[in-house]
Amino acid sequence: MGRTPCCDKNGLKKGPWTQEEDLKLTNYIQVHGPGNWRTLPRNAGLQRCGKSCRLRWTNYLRPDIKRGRFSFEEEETIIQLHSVLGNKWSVIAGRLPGRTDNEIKNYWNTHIRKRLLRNGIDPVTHAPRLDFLELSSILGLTLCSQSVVNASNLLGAQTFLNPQLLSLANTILSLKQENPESVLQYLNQNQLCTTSAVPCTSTMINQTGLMQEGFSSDMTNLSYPNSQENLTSSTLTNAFIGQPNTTVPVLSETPNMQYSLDGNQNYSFDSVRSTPTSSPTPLHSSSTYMNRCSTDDDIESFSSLFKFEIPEGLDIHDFM
DNA sequence: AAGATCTGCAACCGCATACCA
DNA sequence: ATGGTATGCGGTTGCAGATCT
Repeated sequence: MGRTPCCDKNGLKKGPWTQEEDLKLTNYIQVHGPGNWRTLPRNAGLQRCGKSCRLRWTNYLRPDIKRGRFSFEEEETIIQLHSVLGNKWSVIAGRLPGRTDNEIKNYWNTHIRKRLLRNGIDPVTHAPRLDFLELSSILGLTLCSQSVVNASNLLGAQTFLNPQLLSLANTILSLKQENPESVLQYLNQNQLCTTSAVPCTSTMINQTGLMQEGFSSDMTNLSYPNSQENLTSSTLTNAFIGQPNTTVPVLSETPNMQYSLDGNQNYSFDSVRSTPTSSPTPLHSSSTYMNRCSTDDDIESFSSLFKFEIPEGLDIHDFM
């Protein structure tokens, strides 16, 4: 009953393929076609498992494989499809002629995923992340409220806060409780307070009633009722983003911030797209987002992240 | 210049499902 | 119907080259 095992792993070669092996496999498949991977290695004179041969052929030797950098259009397509399909690399590959699932998977993990993270997009949900705003909120409350914020509130957020940033928040909180002036010293020493945007003063930190009166509900603009100065969220986020070796933390998702699909089948991140433009920090300034983009590619991709079109003829329902 | 660290990618591994005897 | 194999897929690893210190 059943079939014989696909291959006996004993004595079979593993690791990188040699030119000679590639040649043997290619020649054999050109003559006999790619079927029956179990018997293929023996027939082709290869000391390899059939699985290994299939992988080598489909991911590397196949003549229709496109090599080289992914084009902008390909990248867009991958992002679109991934937002709908998730990690269905083979299905995504089916929409990108000449690209293999392995190649797309690698490209996603090494390029696109990092880029999305860097730009504040959750690569799993494709929803904008409010990490910085949430942290700003926590710190804002910590620094500016007269009521003592219980450290457990911060610790409770530990499951989704970047440990580095949480540690920073805790440090500032404890300093504040000991001596508000030491907070200023700490912020200035660590360049966490951008004096050009808003000077940190003890008056500001100790200002009364800010929590009740001062903060706008969306936390994008933390205004001081008795001051001309506005402590913006970008001021705080700048402080963190500007720190070398500060990684982008993963916080909670925002369910109300998702793609919207307009009549022209344009996906857009409404919430996030509006944030940079309405923010005091311009999109193309060197702060906030753009200072994380090290290459032209990053910049180009960043701008495209917030609006892209689904190619004509691409029916999402095909994949469902 | 050399060692450490980072990055990109080919290849492997294990699982799920289709297929077959 | 059952159980074993073949194939396909996604996650992960390991290595080589690039970059940093």
